[in-house]
Formats: sequence, C-alpha cells, structure tokens
Amino acid sequence: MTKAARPRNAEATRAAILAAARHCFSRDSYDQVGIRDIAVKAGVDAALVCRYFGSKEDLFAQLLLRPDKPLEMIEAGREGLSVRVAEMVVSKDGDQEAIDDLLIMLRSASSKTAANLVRDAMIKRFDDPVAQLLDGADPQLRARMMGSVIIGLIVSKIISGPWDVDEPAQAAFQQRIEDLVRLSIQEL
Amino acid sequence: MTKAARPRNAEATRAAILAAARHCFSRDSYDQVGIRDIAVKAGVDAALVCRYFGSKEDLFAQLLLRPDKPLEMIEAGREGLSVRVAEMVVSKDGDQEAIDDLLIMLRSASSKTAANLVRDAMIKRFDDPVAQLLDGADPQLRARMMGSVIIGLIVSKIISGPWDVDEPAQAAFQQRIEDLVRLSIQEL
DNA sequence: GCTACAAGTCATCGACCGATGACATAAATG
DNA sequence: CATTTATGTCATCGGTCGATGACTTGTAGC
Repeated sequence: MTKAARPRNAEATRAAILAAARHCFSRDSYDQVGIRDIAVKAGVDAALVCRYFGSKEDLFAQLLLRPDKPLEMIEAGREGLSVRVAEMVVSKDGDQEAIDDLLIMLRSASSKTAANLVRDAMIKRFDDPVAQLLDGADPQLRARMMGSVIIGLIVSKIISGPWDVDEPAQAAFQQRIEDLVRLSIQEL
Repeated sequence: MTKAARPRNAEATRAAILAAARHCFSRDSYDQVGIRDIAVKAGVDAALVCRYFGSKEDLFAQLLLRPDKPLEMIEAGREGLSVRVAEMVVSKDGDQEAIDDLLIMLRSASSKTAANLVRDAMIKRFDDPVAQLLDGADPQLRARMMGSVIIGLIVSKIISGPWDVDEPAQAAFQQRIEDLVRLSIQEL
C-alpha cells in the first residue's frame, strides 16, 4: 500500500481493544471496568488503550455512538416490532451482540462521567429510530415509554437474573411482554 | 440517664451518617459515592463512618435492608395499587423519601460489590410484599413484572430526565402508566 | 477536681486508578 | 543495509480510595 500502511496491524489492535471494551462494559459498570481490564482482555498493553483512544471516557463514547450499527430489532420495521422486542427480552442467551449495546448503556447509566453520553446515545440510537416508526401523536414520548418497558425488563434481568418461567406459562409470559410493549407505544 | 448515656450524642451521629449515606447513594452510584462524601454531608469526620459501620459495604447493606420501613405504596393494599404507582412515577419531585430506596437500588444495581445486596433487598422489600397482595397463579412472577415496569420508568427518568408531557396529554399519559402497571400484574 | 472512657480528630497506609513519557522494536522506504 | 516512522513495552507519576491506629477532647462517675 502506498499510504495507509499498518506495519504491526494497528487497525486490528484498535478493533481488538474496541471489542474487548464492549465486552467489559456490557458486563460491568463504567466505574468498575479498568483500562487494564480492557487491555488484558484485548491482549495488548494498557498504555495502548490510552494511546489509541485518548482516555477512558473517549473510548466509552466511541463505543456508545457507533452510528454504523443500528439496532436490528428496530431497523426491521414497524411490523412485528413488539414480537421482536419480546423475543429479545425473554431469550436466555443474553450475550447477543444486539443487546450488548443496551447493556452497556444501562450498566453505566448511573455513572456521572458517562451519564450524558448514555443519554445522547439512548436518544439517538433508540428513541429517535423508534419514534420514526410510529404513526400518530407524541411519537417521541411513546418511543421513550417503549424504551422504559425494555429497560425495566433488562435491568430486572441484571438484578435478579434471567426469568425462570415454568414451561406451561412460557407462551403466556412472552405474550404478556408483547402486550406490554404494544401498549407502551399505543397512541394516547 | 443510667446506662445508655451518649456524651457527644453517638446515636445522633450515627443517624446523621445514615441519612447522609441515603442521600448520597440515591443521587450517585455505589462506586461514585465515597466515604468522605458521606462524612462531609453528615458533618462528621470520615474516620467515624468506618468506625460506626465497619466498611462502606456494611453501611450500604444497612441502608438497603431497613426492614422497619416498608414501601408505603405497597403497604397501602391491593386496592388502587396501580394508581399509586403511576402517581409515584409521574410526580415531578423525585426526592420523596419513598422512592429514594428504589433509586438507591437502581443506581447501584450494576456494581459488583453491591449486586447481591441489591438483589436480596429488591426481592425482600418489593417483590415479596407485592406478591402477597396478588391473587391467582404466579404471584412472584407477576410481582417481578410490575417491578420491571416501575424500574424501567424510573431508570428512564434517571437517564433522560423527568417526563415532559404537554398538559392536554398529561391525564392520558398517567392513565397509560396505570394501564401498564395493571397489565403487568394481571393473571397470565 | 480527678480519673476513666466514650466520641471525635488527625495522619497515614497500601492499593488501585487513569494517564504520560521514555524507551525498544518491527516494518516500510530509499 | 541504513534510516525513518509507526507500533508496542515498561516504569512511573499524581491522585483518590477504603481503612486503620494513634492521638485529643468532651462527658460522666466518684
């Protein structure tokens, strides 16, 4: 290559750090994740993390924004939105890349340094896209209410662990969540 | 007094520390609240905090348990439960002593050291009392779903600030929250 | 008033954190 | 091969944290 040479694969390192950071921040809160933790997870030196991203806060910001990767369950359109949301919440394996971003936001929602970043990201990447999908009055408000329902279910999962519903009630349970989501975005 | 003398008012100091801690932890997350912050707020020396409560974690635990003070909105009974919950969520002044405890739990839900304490407190002080109020099958599950709805609304308030609904829609908005709460505890 | 003890204060420890700059090394260029 | 530049490594700084122990001071009992 003529110009953008990457001798020791800087771009890969950068990506590794980002991936490691995403993993760490989705499992622990902003304060509890250390630069050294991220570095170990990425298999690089801790100093590199600061060198590539300036500061922990900048790294976190880059993680939150990510305008390239919209949330699939929203992007898939208005039709079946409630069903997709319900499936995401109920699904056992909480490690899907899709909800990782939500976890990152929620886990760090109470951190003062991350608060503004989280609020902006939440609005830009969740509320706004959802509001665009809604017809009728107060789309922004209704989008936020749907966000609240999702947040509640996920935070509850964080606090109390996954929902354990006995098999016969499983279908009704998922249906109930669908109904909650649907009600939250119904026109007032 | 013959026995329980308190020369320089130890009990009052202890109470002041507890109150200050409650205030701090309801505004910031577990990690971000320092022993020194609590001490300043209480107007005492930082060393006293450790001496009275042993460690930050022990102090936090005493804050969470508080078996003497049940949540009013639950204790008031099954009748009008949804209405009271909706009022609590919508009300502008978020500094009511009642929801402070909820804020403490939510703000610190993602802290690893506080996670277990929060989970136990949430079940013992919220889920269990609510479940006792419910008739029909799966009361525990339904109680937790109602908790999820409340959590979502409050966390959303933490992240994005209070709901600003234009006056004409205000009543419908509160009604919608009532409906969400009611639906969350309906029998499956 | 004097002693004894509880209550409050002060100084400080060891650990961890985010961040920085000096240094070593691998790759690209001529 | 020599030089230069980009990449990775190491040591360390200043700061904050939770926690501890020695010290001071106010109060109660005699």
